[in-house]
Amino acid sequence: MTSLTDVAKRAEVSIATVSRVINNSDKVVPETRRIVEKAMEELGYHPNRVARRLRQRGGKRHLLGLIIPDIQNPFFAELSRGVEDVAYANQFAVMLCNSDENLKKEKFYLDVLRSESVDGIILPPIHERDPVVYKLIEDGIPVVTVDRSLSQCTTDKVEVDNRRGAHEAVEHLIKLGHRRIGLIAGRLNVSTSRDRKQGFLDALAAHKLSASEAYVRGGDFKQASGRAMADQLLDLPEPPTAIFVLNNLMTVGALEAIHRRKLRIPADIAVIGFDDLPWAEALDPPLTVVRQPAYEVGQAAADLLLKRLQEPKRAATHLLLLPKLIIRNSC
Amino acid sequence: MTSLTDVAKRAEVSIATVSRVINNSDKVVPETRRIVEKAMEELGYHPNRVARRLRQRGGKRHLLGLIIPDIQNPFFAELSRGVEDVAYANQFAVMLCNSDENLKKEKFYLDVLRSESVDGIILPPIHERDPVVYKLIEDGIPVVTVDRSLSQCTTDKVEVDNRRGAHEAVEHLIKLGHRRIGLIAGRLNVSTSRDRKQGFLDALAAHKLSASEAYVRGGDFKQASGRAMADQLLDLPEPPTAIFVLNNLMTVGALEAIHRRKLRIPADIAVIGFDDLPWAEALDPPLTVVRQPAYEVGQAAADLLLKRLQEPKRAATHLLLLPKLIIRNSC
DNA sequence: TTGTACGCGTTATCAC
DNA sequence: GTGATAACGCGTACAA
Repeated sequence: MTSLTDVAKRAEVSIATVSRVINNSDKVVPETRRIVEKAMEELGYHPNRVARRLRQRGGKRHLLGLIIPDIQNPFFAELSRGVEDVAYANQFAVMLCNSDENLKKEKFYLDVLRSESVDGIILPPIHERDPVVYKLIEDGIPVVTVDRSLSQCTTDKVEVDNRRGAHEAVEHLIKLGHRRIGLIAGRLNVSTSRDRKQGFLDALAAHKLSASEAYVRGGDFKQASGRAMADQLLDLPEPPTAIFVLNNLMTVGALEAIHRRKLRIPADIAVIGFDDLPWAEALDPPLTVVRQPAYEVGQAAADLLLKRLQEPKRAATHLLLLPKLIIRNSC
Repeated sequence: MTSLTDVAKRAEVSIATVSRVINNSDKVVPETRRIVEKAMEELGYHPNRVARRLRQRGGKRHLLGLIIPDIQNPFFAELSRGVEDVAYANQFAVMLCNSDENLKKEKFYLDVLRSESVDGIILPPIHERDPVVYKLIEDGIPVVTVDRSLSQCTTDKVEVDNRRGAHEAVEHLIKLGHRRIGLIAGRLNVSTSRDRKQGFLDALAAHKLSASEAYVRGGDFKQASGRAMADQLLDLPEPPTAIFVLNNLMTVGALEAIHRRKLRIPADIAVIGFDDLPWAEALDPPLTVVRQPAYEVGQAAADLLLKRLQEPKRAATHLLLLPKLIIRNSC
């Protein structure tokens, strides 16, 4: 690996000058710059990012951290592409970690990211009082939370209006004539799940419908629980005529349960899922969903983080992106 | 951030001793070790990975690079989880990059990984003579190729028996009585695409069937092309009775085309896709696929890479994992 | 067994 | 404008 020293020798200048050229310092005369650039070119020189980060102060290290529950969840895959594309456009690299909603893993990766001297970290907190995340903020590391809320949030954040998205979906079902609507929710200690459930309740209330406890089931945002909860709902003496599922993975599970019973969608049972899926159009029938702008969430988060690096003192920005009801044929 | 020096002061030893404790050197008396560990504990000390990598020689830097075309492709998402889980179990971090099959992007990220001093890199070459990858190998950076082949491969590699997988799938279709079988292939300059196509041809030949050119279409492994190619096939005066699609994304596209025409699967048209999908079971009808063990590919690649770091001189290992035909109801 | 001192490849602070 | 030189935090010969 060639280093600053090699370039300096070849260009017959000091390493300080080479460093200035790399960092676009204006205090270098064009002629010198040309010579140095030529030398770098000839040697195929690339600055060593590791040495650079060791010396450089925060905000200029060109490395972001991103911790998500699971990259196999299409929502987070899309979100992470949003982050990465913005990072790439700004010559930043991103270190991606999967926490599996596991606090121990989150802690491990957070320690890795700190000790890698990342400029900042983007993450959905595992829950709203995640102590590790608070520690991070306390220590002055730029954090942008996405998707989920912290109970006391002083950082930049990007979220989606979950309550409204759910409200619209349920309203749509009601307008279609459904009166018995089943809900498959997620863990209630994460804000998104609560907000979506609240949107569901709001919509029912707005139409003077009561929410029977029997129709509200709690899953864990994973596929298996979607299937199990759907089975429970369909086994009811008076089963719902429509089911609203609060995330993508559980929706897949619910569809499994429905197909297994040879029920027809939407004739026997209508379905709306939270989160769009790349293959929603390829389902039979195409699935009606509340689409979250996951890619845009990632983009916005990365933008916000980069802005903060430029301007550490700026006030925290709270972004609330709008979800969109995409009506296809499953209800 | 606390450093070696802080710990050394608190424990009243030299930084060398602290360093030895961290690196489990045996040349430190138990009593001293205890004292140092106590000091580290009290200060909440974590070694600085950046400084460490700057000093440490290859193989002990606890960082792997992984470059894939697109994390939104479920195959690569699963593969990357395989890599990451092995890495995590060995206290390694992974730097994940999306190349979008773009040589320029691949080059950019490869430069990043080099200059981040990763211990080694796992990647599917964009094509079989990828010059950037050859350069990497030449420079002595441990590389493990996955999924796709290099034309001259001297490195560790993990692949799937694509030819065999395709053969089995087509054989299954033939046994079901299909005689006009359409194929939606991918870019023929990647080995997987060629191998799968060859498996298709093998199966036909084995049953003395001829492969009509009209039934063989070339896509680009993306969703839109799957749909377009399916449309072409279905528009034929004598359309195929079955379609075999050579990757997951194109399969989704093909399903779109089929549903749009209100064709019934498998009555009107049978479908088999290469690559399993997490939601294959939730489709109606559940999709028959050739499942690649993507997670295992990732695991094996990471294992191989870690082994090589331990033992740089070992002979290159070539792993060929078996795909599995999973028969559901789409044919 | 432990400590001292150097170097890894940079950036930044001084002089000149 | 440019050049020495001191950090950054760590690993490791070499000395003690």
